[in-house]
Amino acid sequence: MRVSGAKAKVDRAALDLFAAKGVDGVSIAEIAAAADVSQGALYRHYRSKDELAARLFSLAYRRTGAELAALVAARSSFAARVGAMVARFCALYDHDAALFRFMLIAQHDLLPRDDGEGPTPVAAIEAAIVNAAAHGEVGAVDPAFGAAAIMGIVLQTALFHIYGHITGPLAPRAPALARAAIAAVTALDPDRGESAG
Amino acid sequence: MRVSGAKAKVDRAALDLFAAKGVDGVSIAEIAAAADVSQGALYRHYRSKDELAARLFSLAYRRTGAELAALVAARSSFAARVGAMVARFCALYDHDAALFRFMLIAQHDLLPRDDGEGPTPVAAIEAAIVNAAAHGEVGAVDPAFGAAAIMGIVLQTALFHIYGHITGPLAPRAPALARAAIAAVTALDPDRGESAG
Amino acid sequence: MRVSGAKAKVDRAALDLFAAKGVDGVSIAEIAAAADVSQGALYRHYRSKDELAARLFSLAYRRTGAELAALVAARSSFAARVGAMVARFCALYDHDAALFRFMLIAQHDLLPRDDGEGPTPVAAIEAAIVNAAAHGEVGAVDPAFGAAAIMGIVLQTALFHIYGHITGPLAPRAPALARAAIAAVTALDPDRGESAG
Amino acid sequence: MRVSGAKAKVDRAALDLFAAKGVDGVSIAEIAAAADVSQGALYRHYRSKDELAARLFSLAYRRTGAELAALVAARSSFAARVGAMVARFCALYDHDAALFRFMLIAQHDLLPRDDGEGPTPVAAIEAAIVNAAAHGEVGAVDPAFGAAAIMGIVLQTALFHIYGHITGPLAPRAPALARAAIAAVTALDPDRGESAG
DNA sequence: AATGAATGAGTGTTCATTCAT
DNA sequence: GATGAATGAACACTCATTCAT
Repeated sequence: MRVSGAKAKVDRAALDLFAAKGVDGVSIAEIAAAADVSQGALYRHYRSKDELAARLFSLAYRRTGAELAALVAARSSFAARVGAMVARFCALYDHDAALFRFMLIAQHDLLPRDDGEGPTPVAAIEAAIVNAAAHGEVGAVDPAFGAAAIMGIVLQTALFHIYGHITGPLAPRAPALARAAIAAVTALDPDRGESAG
Repeated sequence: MRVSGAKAKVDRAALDLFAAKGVDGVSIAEIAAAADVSQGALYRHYRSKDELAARLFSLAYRRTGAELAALVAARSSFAARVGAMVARFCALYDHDAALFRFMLIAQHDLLPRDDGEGPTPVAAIEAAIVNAAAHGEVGAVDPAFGAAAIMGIVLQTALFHIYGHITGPLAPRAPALARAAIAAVTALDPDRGESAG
Repeated sequence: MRVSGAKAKVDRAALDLFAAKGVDGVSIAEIAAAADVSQGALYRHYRSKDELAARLFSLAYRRTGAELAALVAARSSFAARVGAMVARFCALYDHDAALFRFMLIAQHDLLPRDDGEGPTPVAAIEAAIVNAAAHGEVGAVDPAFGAAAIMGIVLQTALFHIYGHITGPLAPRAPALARAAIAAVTALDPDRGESAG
Repeated sequence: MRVSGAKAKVDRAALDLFAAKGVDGVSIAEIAAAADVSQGALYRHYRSKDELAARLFSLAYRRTGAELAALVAARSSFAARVGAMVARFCALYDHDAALFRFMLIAQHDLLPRDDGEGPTPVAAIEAAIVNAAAHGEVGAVDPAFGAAAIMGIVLQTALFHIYGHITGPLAPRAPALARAAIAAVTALDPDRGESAG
């Protein structure tokens, strides 16, 4: 059980440093020092720095996916599902900005290599859209585009917060963001476009 | 004339490589080889690899901002402005995916250091929102949140395309994305939230 | 115990090479090869090549200063003190010409940056002169000029030896050099100048 | 005649920079910029940076030697000769400290490679000592040790001035330094040592 | 004759990884 | 099992020198 203590310390230190300076901007020596373990000890838990980064990313990414999937399963309307997911994103950001920032900046490198198990956030959101379309809550929206709209609204807002362009906790903004997300998905419906033309 | 040729070759090679592997994942040797110039020649045009990356980013970022600002100035309604900006983003992506990808993945490192001149894309979009609010086209929306929604919808869609989750040119999708963007901004209006409550 | 072995090997190799070719004329690769350690290992003991050179210099310089100060403290007459110091310089040169040569050729770069602790050779010699003047052993000689005369006589002799203009061990020459040093300091006395005019 | 103007500018700039930062610490680009000529132009006058440094050194070294030889030839007593030489050194230092400093710091590298023509400073001083010994003005002093004493007293004083340990012009100090130099050479006489024992 | 862009070998330094203790 | 010294292959960058213009 001491081992997992060391592993937890390494994980936390690595995540914070990766979030602050990017994976390439952090050395193994820094991580070991921040975690207060030896450099060699790090290799008892991960085969390489690459594996450390990839595992941290997949873990966070898939756990977020699982949480979203659970939220979707526990609700029955599209509005409630999107509201809950957006609120979850905002709470996650407020609670652990470093984790959020790590996922955002590391995705370009690590998403293509993600080999974790369980649903991804994208899959969970798309499932909600597919279900909504089947029940007539939204039109025949391409799920990928719908998920992009929902995630984009939330994540770009978080990015603006990271860059200091937006301040204060995001949780109070969740309802407005959820409304925007639902409206965006609804507006993606091609039938809407024709009627608007 | 040979001089500008060398610089142009370096810029193109660097941008493509940065887009593919990230700034930290590319060595000066790789850039020089891809541009078919010596490593030393690179330092005649840029003082360091950092400056090369920063200049490429600022140039692309500010040029995009200037284009968006011009589109906004040439149109009078919020819908037309958002439509034109979204179409511009899609055309830019279709035309030079590497440039787009570079901006997306390098922003985390380079946006905080951006010291270019001229309007940023964010500023151009926010100006359109402020104007729309003043003319009653949308409610009292916080411009930063509105800009985040518009950019998020477009950029996350582009990201999905980069990751292969979405395929085909984005230009035909521009009208639907613009509808979604406008709907999202409209829905951010706090008055909408209360009436819905 | 292996650690100090590596450091000692690096120090010895660096000093010999610096003495032979100057600090700028020696590469880290050369030092590492001569010390039979890897280049990286060098950076475990010194943060940079500059620090290596500066530390070697300050160490040797201040140790020499401490030795001279001890010699001065253990003797009571100016003649005995100068004799002991000159003999010490000659013995140091005979015993480790590389160390001596390193101090002589590196002083231009490294003396201005010396931040070591303890007395400098110059301070020790000047103290002896000040004391001699107070006891009437020499006239009112400016200690800095007196120290320059003593050091100059000894060090220039060593330089001539380095350049091959003088051969054989210096230790047998110490008494004559000491006589010359004492005579020079005595002759610096301004009162001597007037009476001689 | 334009050429020699460029050459003179290069020589002056190189000498000043070499004096301030050492030969290895100055780049060809710096010299060319300081001399306001192109880098390529420099190679019209010197085949390499090494040759530039060596030629500057030999020129200054041999010219100083010729000056000292002329001073010696124009005087008949040892005291007058040493007095004139010491005064010449002091005047040279006061008039062109950079040239003096260049000779002092570059000698370790460049003296061994000196292939100039004409008498060296050392030869001039030694000639004066040999002559003085032949005329009974000093005892049977080894000329090399005598020259080392004379040069050491003057040069170490100049070094102290360079390091800021001594201030003000050296010319007024010349008489005292000359007295010290003569006294030192006189005291080197082995017969003196025996009588003192 | 003069330029200054281009070269490419060499520099000091970093760092993920290994392994003797 | 844990350490941290040692490795050596990169890395970004410099610079004396060359040569097309």
